[in-house]
Amino acid sequence: MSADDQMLALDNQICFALYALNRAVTARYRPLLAELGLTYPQYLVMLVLWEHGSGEEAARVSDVGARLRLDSGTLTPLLKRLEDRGLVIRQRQATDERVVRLSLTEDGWRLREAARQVPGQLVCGLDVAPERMVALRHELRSLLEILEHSAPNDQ
Amino acid sequence: MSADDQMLALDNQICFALYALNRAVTARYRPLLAELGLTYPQYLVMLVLWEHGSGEEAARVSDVGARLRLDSGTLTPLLKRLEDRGLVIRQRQATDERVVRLSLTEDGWRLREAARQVPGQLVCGLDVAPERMVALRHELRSLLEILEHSAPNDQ
DNA sequence: TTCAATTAAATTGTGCACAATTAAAGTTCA
DNA sequence: TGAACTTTAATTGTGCACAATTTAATTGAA
Repeated sequence: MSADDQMLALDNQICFALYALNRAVTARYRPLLAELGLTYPQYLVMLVLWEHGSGEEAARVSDVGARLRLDSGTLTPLLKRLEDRGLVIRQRQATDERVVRLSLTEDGWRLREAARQVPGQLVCGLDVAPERMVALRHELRSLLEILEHSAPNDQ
Repeated sequence: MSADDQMLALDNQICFALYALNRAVTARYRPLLAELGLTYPQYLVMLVLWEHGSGEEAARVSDVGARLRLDSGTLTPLLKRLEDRGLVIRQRQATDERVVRLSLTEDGWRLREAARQVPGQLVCGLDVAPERMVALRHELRSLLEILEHSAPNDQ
């Protein structure tokens, strides 16, 4: 087998390892989040909104987008679904009608209490040392940093 | 900030690091694969088919699914698109009409030559030591193994 | 001031993922 | 045999991702 053949072997693709693990982790979350009535991307949006203050400086759609690296094409319909579920309120900002501010309803805040269980439930029953998870998380974030701050292609 | 609050912080979610990096890596591949006329999942399917023998023991849809952890709901339309592009041939197996065998056309094999460039192009221009990538790949695969061989939930 | 640029979100269209169901072919065993 | 079960893909329906375009509001210069 040539060097190029080896490069094309599925098992040698870091991209595949990342792709497969990401989907496996998402699948682990799915039943836990289903109890909250959330999908995985909806959960990530809620994490952002729970962190972000409400009121005057409530998160804009673009704030959530910057945090999660998602655009309005993904977020607009997702946020409408969260609004339909009564978790989120979307309202145009009076002083700049282009901006949509996102605030949480009572139910939106209440859901956070139930969500507190999720990270613990996910890790437990999984025979992996916490330090190992932390180390991986740091490595993933470090590589994300590099990818986002280097030229989009080979030169 | 409580311990639970910290657990819910986006930056502490390994799931988010994985999700964001996976999409960033996919985005890196996109322009390279666009030159081949492939999407990222299509590229992964082609990697499997290039590895798998043609002829009598050509890959079945379920073989590709087992390798990539994808079901027929995802693969059937994707494979039809590859067939429309003239890269793949789907045919029912005569001895067992339930099975669909996947073989590559001339163009499907020819595309492999162009694809040889991809892994190299991706890594170059990215200031990350190869050993670091290999280490991460091993860690990701190890965790995938653990996830796939442990109970689906907290018990 | 007014008109060209910019900005923010929404819309449109394509292609995954995945749950759930269906359809058809093959197997097993009373 | 033939009825129950299993296996394999395909289908249906929902919800992301993301490119490309559109709409509307705001800003910035000549």
